[in-house]
Order: sequence, then C-alpha cells, then structure tokens
Amino acid sequence: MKQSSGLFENITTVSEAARLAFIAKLEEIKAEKGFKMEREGQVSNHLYYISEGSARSFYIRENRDITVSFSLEGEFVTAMHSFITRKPSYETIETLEKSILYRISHKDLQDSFEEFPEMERAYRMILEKYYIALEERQIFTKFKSARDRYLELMDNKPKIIQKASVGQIASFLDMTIETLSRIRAKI
Amino acid sequence: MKQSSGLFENITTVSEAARLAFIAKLEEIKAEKGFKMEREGQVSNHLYYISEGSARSFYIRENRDITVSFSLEGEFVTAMHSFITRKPSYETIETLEKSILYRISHKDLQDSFEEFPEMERAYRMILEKYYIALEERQIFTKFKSARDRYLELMDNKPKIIQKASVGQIASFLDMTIETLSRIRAKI
DNA sequence: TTAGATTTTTGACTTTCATCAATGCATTTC
DNA sequence: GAAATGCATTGATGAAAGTCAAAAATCTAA
Repeated sequence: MKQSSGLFENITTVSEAARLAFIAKLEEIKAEKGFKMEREGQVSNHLYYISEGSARSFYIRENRDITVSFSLEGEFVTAMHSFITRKPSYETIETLEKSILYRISHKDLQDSFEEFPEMERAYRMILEKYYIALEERQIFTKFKSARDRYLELMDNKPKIIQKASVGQIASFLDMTIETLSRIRAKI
Repeated sequence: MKQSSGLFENITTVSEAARLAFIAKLEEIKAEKGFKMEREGQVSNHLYYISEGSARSFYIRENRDITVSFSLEGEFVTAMHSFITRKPSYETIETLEKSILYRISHKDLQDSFEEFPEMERAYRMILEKYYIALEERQIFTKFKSARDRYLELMDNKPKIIQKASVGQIASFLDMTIETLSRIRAKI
C-alpha cells in the first residue's frame, strides 16, 4: 500500500510500528465494477478500505434489490452485522465501479488488537463512525418526505446520484422507482 | 457496587485488577422514577449500567415526545451519539421507575482505556451491541406493518408494555396513539 | 361522590406513497 | 433499419396510516 494513502488519517494516531504491522497484513484488491466484496449468506470475513472507487451494500427481499448504503473513497466498509456477530451476512457488498481496495481479515484484525492496543482503538473508532452514520440515517429517514430525502441526498452526496442507477437510489431512499421518477420530474 | 452484579458478564472477560479499578470509578445512583440521566442539549457525559429498573430515551420534535429506545435491567445505556461525538445530545434519558444505576464518566472511561486495554475492548463490545441493536431495529421498522410491530414488541419485550405509557409505546413503534388504540381493539 | 381533567377510543376524512399497467424512449443486435 | 430488450415515465387506483374532532372511559382530588 502506498505510504501516501490516508488510511488512519481521519481516525486516530497510530504508532509507526503498529501502522507498518497493520499495513503488512493488508491485501490489495484491484476490483472491476460489480466485484463482490462480501456475499449474502456467508460470514463477513474482511474489513475493507476503499482507496479508490465506490461500493454499495444491498440485500434481496421479496425479489427486490434493496440498497442499504453507499460507500465512497476513503471510507471503511464491511457487512458489519455479520462481521461482529460472525453469523451469515444478509447483505452483499459490491463495487459500483473499478476500484482499489485494501482489506484485512477478521482474524488478522483480532490478532493486531492483541499486538497493538491502539489498533483496537482505531477499530473502535471506525465502529463509532459506523454507529453515528446509522443513527443519523435513521432520523433522516424518519422525518423527511420522499421528496426531501431525494433533495437531501442531492445536497449531501451528489456523487452517489452519478454513480448509482435509478433503482439503487430509489431503494436506498426507501421509495419506488416510480415515486423517484415523479419527484425528479417536478424539480 | 455489589460483587454479585453481572457488570461484564455478557460482554467479555476482564482481569480482576481491571475490574476492581473500573468499579472504583463507578458512581452509584439510586434514582426515583423520572430521574433524568442525560438531558437534551447537553453533552452526554456518562455511560450508565442499569442494575435495577428501566429507562427510556426520547426527544421532542414538533412538540411531540418521541421515544427512541427502552433499556432494561442489565443493559448499558447513554446518549450514544453525543457520548461519541461530544456534541450536545438531542435526546433525554430518564428512568421509567425507581432504579439503581451505576455510571462512569466519559473521562474516567477514557482513562481506564489507557490503564487497561481490556477495558477498551469491553467498551468496544458494548458499542458493537449498540450497533447491532440499532441495525436490527431499523430492519424491523422497515418491513413490518404497524400491527406487526406491536405484536413483535409484545412477543419480544412484554415488560415494556407494562412499564411504559401508551404514548411512549406508540412513538417508539412509530405510529400515532390512535393507530395503536385501533390495533389493540382488534387483537 | 361528583365535577373536572385527562386519557383512550371511535368516526369521518385526507394524505402519501405503493401497485399495476400502459406507454415512451433509447440502445443493442442481427 | 427493424425487432427486441431494458429502463424511465405517466396515469389510474388503492391501501395504510395520519389528522382532526367528538364521544366515552378513567382517574383525581376537593
């Protein structure tokens, strides 16, 4: 992994020793669009860092593809529920475009906690970010109309609107494709 | 704090030294019903363990009291968003009945991480539980009808139905009092 | 015990968005 | 370039739950 990459940049300070040991455990993946990082039904075994590109997490319910989240460059992502509980994941994660990913296995991560408590701290902080994102999303969804949810997405994460398909955006915003189409017609 | 209490029982194993040091930092609170553990607008400064009793977290929006969560005996609770971000809390947490609480301040908790990395692990695991609970609740809310949400609450946490008021239960289940009343009439 | 207050239930009506179906538009493929 | 395929739009209708208002039930306290 390039030295320049900002792996822990926004998280916490980590000693050089821990940093190097951690990086040694990373696996680089040059992924094409549609690469499946995690699969529904399998225990999520890696924590990913998106160095370049983007990803989306989704699951199938009643034959519908429902997008749970989008992740952009510089973010960590995994099927967190499964990664924590060690039970099969209900979600699949795939790249939205050609991407460069770094990943660490669950076991290597746990081992790094034993070796470097500061790594556990870094992970704890990633978890905190995950938690905050989920909580904010929940409140966001609760109070806004379909229209306002779309407008807010345009404001906050316009990149997603470029990278994802209409169906993916609609399910992410918890509305049908038709509703999204009607909203777009009236802006 | 009584030796017998199961503070870390369901979380992780912690050395006796860490355990004792941690317990020394705890403050015991014998709270009456309605005691405000955290207040909206203030930075959440404590992590609570409910030894006896119960609590609910809520916020006010457009003059409505909206219950976010109920916490029962044996659970940890705080205004997590604020506790993590150190920004003012949007939620208030209060006891639902006479309760015995133990709490540790944010600073003491952070200090304990420096002293005992295993405490950071324990906290990390509390965070994981919090995350899982939130994610499960989100999916639960998304796919069930008002009626099914009520039925599931009756099944899973019947104690809440005894301890909380109708308005609190309705807002927790994301429906109006009228809807809840109609559902109850038809069971 | 009764008047008043509060909570709960019921009824009529409205809103929001889903569903289903048809049509339009664009792109690929032969 | 016509057919086929896939995605997006539009329209008609319906369902779930919200809103507002009034009635009924329950609680409280002098």
